[in-house]
Parts: sequence; structure tokens; C-alpha cells
Amino acid sequence: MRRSAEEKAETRRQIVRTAGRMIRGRGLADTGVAEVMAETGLTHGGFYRHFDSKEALAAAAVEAAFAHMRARLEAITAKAPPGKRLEALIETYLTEAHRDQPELGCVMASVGMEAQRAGGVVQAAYEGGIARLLALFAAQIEAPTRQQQKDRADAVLSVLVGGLLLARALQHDPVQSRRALRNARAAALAIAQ
Amino acid sequence: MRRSAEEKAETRRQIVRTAGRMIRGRGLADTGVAEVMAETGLTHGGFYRHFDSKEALAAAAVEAAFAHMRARLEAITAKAPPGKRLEALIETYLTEAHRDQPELGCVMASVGMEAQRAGGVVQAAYEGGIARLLALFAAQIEAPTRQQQKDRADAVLSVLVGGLLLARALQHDPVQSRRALRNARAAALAIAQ
DNA sequence: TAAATTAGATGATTGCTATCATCTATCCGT
DNA sequence: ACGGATAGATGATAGCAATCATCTAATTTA
Repeated sequence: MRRSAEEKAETRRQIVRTAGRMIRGRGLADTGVAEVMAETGLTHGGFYRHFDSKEALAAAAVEAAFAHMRARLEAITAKAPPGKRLEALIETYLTEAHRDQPELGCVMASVGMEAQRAGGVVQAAYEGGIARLLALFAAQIEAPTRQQQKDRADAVLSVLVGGLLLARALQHDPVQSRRALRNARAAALAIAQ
Repeated sequence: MRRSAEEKAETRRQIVRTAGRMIRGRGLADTGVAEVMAETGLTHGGFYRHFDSKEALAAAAVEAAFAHMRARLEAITAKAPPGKRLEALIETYLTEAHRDQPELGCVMASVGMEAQRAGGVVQAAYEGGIARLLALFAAQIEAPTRQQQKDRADAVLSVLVGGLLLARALQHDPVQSRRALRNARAAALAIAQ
């Protein structure tokens, strides 16, 4: 069942997408190669035609998930009026939808320490993704110096990630969870000025 | 090699302590029963005299780790002058020491989503731990109403956890990582007033 | 169009982990 | 002190996951 080069590339993309969702939804360790392939509509055997190892797939998935999120966030800033761009980012991040769908959301919030501990290429992809996310936020923050933009971006990203994690931990009490989201949004906005 | 009831309780405590460290340091999934027992100076066989399952151990470990942290934080507030208590908590949490020793630190930052996804008793222990952590912070925040205390506690805890996660992700650049810690500290203090 | 190549399927294999059965040496109640 | 109970050791089992060898059908390419 040989496929064309184009088809192969598309298959690879599908595998990475599936892996990205499963990793964020169920964790790195609990995502198996065979399951990713099955979910993509393939069998486990062909996996090594596309990736050297599970680790290589994980790294690709982390990278792609960050890239996808960057693209979404950039689209949002592009649509928002110049003065409201950071606000738009914050409101997008701290929503119930994001809280309820970790498998489609921010890698840092769903597999942060797991990716960190993984070491090697996975850790590298994770750290690279965060650096670029910070840059994206910094670019939307108004401050006298570039360093001050970065400093505020650190604080904003911290509240966003921590707020999402907290909202998820409080999910069994919808009122409290929603309040946590709101409180984090307010804090993020205050930090940004 | 039977031991007295007292010795058994002490053994159990040791197992829970070891598990707590390993789980925070290497993740829930990558912490094996046999390894925990070996690290405690025992063999894997006796494990089921103390716990029904790995899950039960994980829940106990999460609970104990939260309890230990609460005790430490309470000791810190007790020592600090009344007006500086929240500040003391924040400064204790966002340190390089805490960043560099996940195995001894906050459960929420080290195994947040993993504990959440685990479901059952582990998730329950995790969520309970966070609720009590929030209460501890709220008690140190001065605000007109109890609800406002809680609201600020949400925001403070969010910055703390997110800031620690970020500082860990930036660890390969010590300057940037230290700055992330400082920025999160400043933001947390600003939120607290 | 025929030969060489290869995407993906099938089916081992290897190694690890949770769990349990059994054993034994010691403690505790009598 | 003595007999039943049990903490912990030894060893087995069962299941799962990553990786790889081999097979096949289809696509390139010459």
C-alpha cells in the first residue's frame, strides 16, 4: 500500500496532530504509539517510517501545538483594535472553553512539567515554544523599554497559565472555577496596565 | 520479619514520603511501586500490606505533600510580622530553591494536570489540597469582604504557580529565569496590594 | 511498461510494571 | 512462654508498550 510523497506528508501531519491532542489530553506517558496510530486510522507498524522514536513524535507534537496556538493568538491580535490587543489575548486564553478542552489548548498548562522532565528534544521543543509565546505577548505590551515589555509578559503569562490550572482544579465547583478565571483575567489586565 | 504496629506506621510514613518526592520529581506515571519501595529501603513485595494499590499510595502522597507544604507555609506566616505575612509567603514560594527542587516543592506546580487527569482518589486529594492552600492564602489577605479575600487569593496563587512553571521552563538561561521569578513576585505583591 | 522502491500492515520480541501467592521470622495476646 | 497473626522478602504472572523484521501492494522512475 505505498502512497505518494504528498500523501505521506499529509499522513505525518495527521499523526502529529493526533499525538498533540492525545498528549495534551492524557499526558505524555499515557499516550502510546499504537494508540496514536489507531486514532489516526493506521496501524502501529508504519510508525517508524515517519519518526525515529516516540520521543521524536512527542517533540514534533509539542512544537506543532505551540505553533498552532501562536497562529491562533496572532489571528486574534490582528482582528482586535490596536489598543485592545493584549486584552483580547487574555480574554481568549482564560475562557471556559480553554479550561474544558486541554487537548486543544496550551501545552504549557497541560503538560508543562512533563515536557520539562522529558529532557532532550521534547524539553527543547517545549522551552522554545514558551520563549516564542513570551515574545508574542511582549510585542503586545506597551512599556517604555523592551525589557519592561518582557518583564510584564512574564507576569502576564504566569497568571494565565496558573489561572487556567487553578480553574481546572476547581472544575467540580463551576461557580468557583468561573470565578477563578475571572480573577485571573482581572489580574492579568491589571499587570498589563 | 514482623514489626510492631508503631514500626509499621513509621514504615508507611516513609513510603509515603518517598513516593511524594518521586512523584513530584519524576511524575506520577514514571514513579513505580518497586522503585518507591527500593528507595525506602524495602522490597516491592511488602507494598500491599500498606496500600491497596498504586493509586492509593499516590493519593496519600499527594495529600501528605500538600499537608507538609501547608505546615511550612503556616510556620512562615507565624514568624513574619503581621503586616508582612502574605509577602513572606510569596517570597518563600518564588525562590530559586523552590524552582530547583520540584521533588520537595508544590504539588500543583509539579504534577498539576497529571493529578487532575488521574481521576478518583488522586484527583480528590489534589483538589482538596488546592482548596486548603487557597484558604491559607486568603486568610493572609486584607480585603473588605471574605469573598474579596478569596478572589485575591485566586489571583495570587495563579501567579505563584504560573511563575514557578515559567521559571523552570527558562532554567537554561539563569538570568532570564531569575527575572521571571522576580517579575512574578512583583506581580503577586501588586495583586495582594 | 518493468524494476526498484517504499507506505503501511502483520506479527514478533523484549522489557518493564502492577499485582498477587507464598514463605519465614518475628511480635503480640493469652 | 507459646501459638496465631502478620511485616516484609522472594518469586511468579499477566498485561502493556516500544521497537523491529518481514510482507504486500502500490507508486515511482528509468
